[in-house]
Amino acid sequence: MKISNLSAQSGLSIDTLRFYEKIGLIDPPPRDGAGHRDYPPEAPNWIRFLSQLNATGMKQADRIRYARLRAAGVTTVPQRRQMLEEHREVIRAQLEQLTDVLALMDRKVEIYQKLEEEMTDV
Amino acid sequence: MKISNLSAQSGLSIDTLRFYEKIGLIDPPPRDGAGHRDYPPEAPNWIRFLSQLNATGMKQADRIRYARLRAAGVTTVPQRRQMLEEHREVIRAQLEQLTDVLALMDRKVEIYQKLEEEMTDV
DNA sequence: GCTTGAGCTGGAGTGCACTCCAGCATCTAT
DNA sequence: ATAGATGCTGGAGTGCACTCCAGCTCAAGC
Repeated sequence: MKISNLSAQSGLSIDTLRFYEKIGLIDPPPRDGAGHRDYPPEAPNWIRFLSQLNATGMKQADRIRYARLRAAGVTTVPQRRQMLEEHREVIRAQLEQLTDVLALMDRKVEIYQKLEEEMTDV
Repeated sequence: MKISNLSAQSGLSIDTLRFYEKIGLIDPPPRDGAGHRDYPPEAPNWIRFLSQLNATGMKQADRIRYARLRAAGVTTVPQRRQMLEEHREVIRAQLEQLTDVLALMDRKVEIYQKLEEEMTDV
């Protein structure tokens, strides 16, 4: 799989993919005859997971730490599990806050609607 | 209310409060005899709301836009309502993604637990 | 055999959202 | 009346996460 292809599939730019490789988030893929990156078929999966960690607020440094543990093999499973459990708690807290703010938005929108009705003398 | 007090109550640093004033997120408060900021009692409420918009991913530029509309008075209620409704949708989407990723975390943690059990020959 | 397009590298630049600093003024307690 | 805490300003600096660029190589099609 070529980098342009992976970029299209993952939604990350080509520059970002190379950047992720440089900082250790993605394993350096083998190269083809021309020295171009040739990603393995499972690359999109890993990138999708990285994006999910990203979207749920995990910091680059922690994602790098997780990627390194993953690359180190099966002996790091306990550490990886702990990282995921901690992150799970972060997500839970975010969920709670989002739910609260969503309810607040609903109240505010309602108040604004009433105000608009009064302003137009309904 | 003095800036140190507001900082303690809001969780924002003193520098951030002054920065928010500079970019138009907070109205410039009146000054006391010494030229020090003297915030009105409703300041913490507004800041709390700003923080909630922030925590749910609203960009600085949009928060500034909202703050300006708010400062312009009651005639901007329709625009404000629209901003909040749009943001409400963003939050809803985030909620959905967080829920999905939380479920994924649960699955992954479970898999890792099983792996650990196998590794220790339970 | 030459143009076009994709990819390569190392390094510089960007945008966001703060955060810190020097140098000064004012108030408060001793 | 002096030391320490608190606050002020304008401007520089920081950290994160990319994003862009110049100048190059290589493969394929006309």
